[in-house]
Amino acid sequence: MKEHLTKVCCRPGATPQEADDFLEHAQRFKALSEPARVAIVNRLASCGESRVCELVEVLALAQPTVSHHLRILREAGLIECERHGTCMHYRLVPAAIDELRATLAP
Amino acid sequence: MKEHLTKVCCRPGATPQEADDFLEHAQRFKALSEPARVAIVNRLASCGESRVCELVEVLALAQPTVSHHLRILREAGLIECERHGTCMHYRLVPAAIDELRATLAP
DNA sequence: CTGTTACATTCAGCTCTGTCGATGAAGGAG
DNA sequence: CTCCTTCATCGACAGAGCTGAATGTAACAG
Repeated sequence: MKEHLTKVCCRPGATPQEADDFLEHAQRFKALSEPARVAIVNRLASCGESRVCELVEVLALAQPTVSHHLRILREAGLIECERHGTCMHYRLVPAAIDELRATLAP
Repeated sequence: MKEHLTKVCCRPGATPQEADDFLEHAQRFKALSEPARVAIVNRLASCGESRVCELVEVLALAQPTVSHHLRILREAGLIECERHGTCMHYRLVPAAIDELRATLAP
C-alpha cells in the first residue's frame, strides 16, 4: 500500500517521503476514529488526568475494552501514563494534539 | 454504543449532546484514517481540483477503490464534486477542514 | 507468606472495511 | 442510432478492528 502513494502531487518533488507522511497522519487520525477514544481524549482534556477505573465507569465499557482503547491512543502518542501505587494515571500529550491539528493547516 | 457515552465528564452538564459530538467527530476523523484518503485530500489541497482518472493514476489503485474513498470523503463533507462533461471534478470543502481542526483546539 | 485491588494481555467471536472484477449509468463523438 | 469514455455501484473476499470473558501481572495491606 505504502509504495502505491509515491507520486501523489503535481509538483515533481513529491515522493516516498510523502507516502510515509500520509501513512503516519492516517494512523494518528485512526486513533481518533472511534467515539470511545474521542470521549477519552475529551475527558482527559477536561479533567487533566484520569485513572482507568474512572474511565471504565464513565464510558460504560468493559475494563479490557477501555485498556484496548488506551493502548491505541498511547501507541499513537496522543496520551501517556504514569503509575501511582496500583493505579495508572493517564493524561494527554498536548504537543501531539497540536501536531495533529497542524497537519490540517492549509 | 452511542448511549454509552452520555456521562463522560466531571461537570454535571455533560450528557447525550456530548455523546452525539463524540460520534460525529469520530466519523470525521475516520474519513481521514486511511492513507489513500489522506493522499486524496493532500492532492486536492495542492492542485485545487482533480478528476477521478487522475487520482486513479496517481494513487495506483483500481478505479472502484478510488470511487469508494471519494464517496467516504464526500459523505463526510470534506470534499465536493461537479460534472464537467463526462468527467467529475473533485475539490476540498475548506470550511469542513477548518471545522475539523477546530475540534482539536483546547 | 496470602489476599486484594487495579490494570494489562490473551483469546475468540463478530462486525466493519479496503480491495477489485463485473456491471450499470451518463455524457459526448461520429 | 452505436460506440467509447468516465465514473458509480454491486458483489464477494480477505484482513483489520471492536468487544468482553478469562487469565496474567504488579503493587500494596496485613
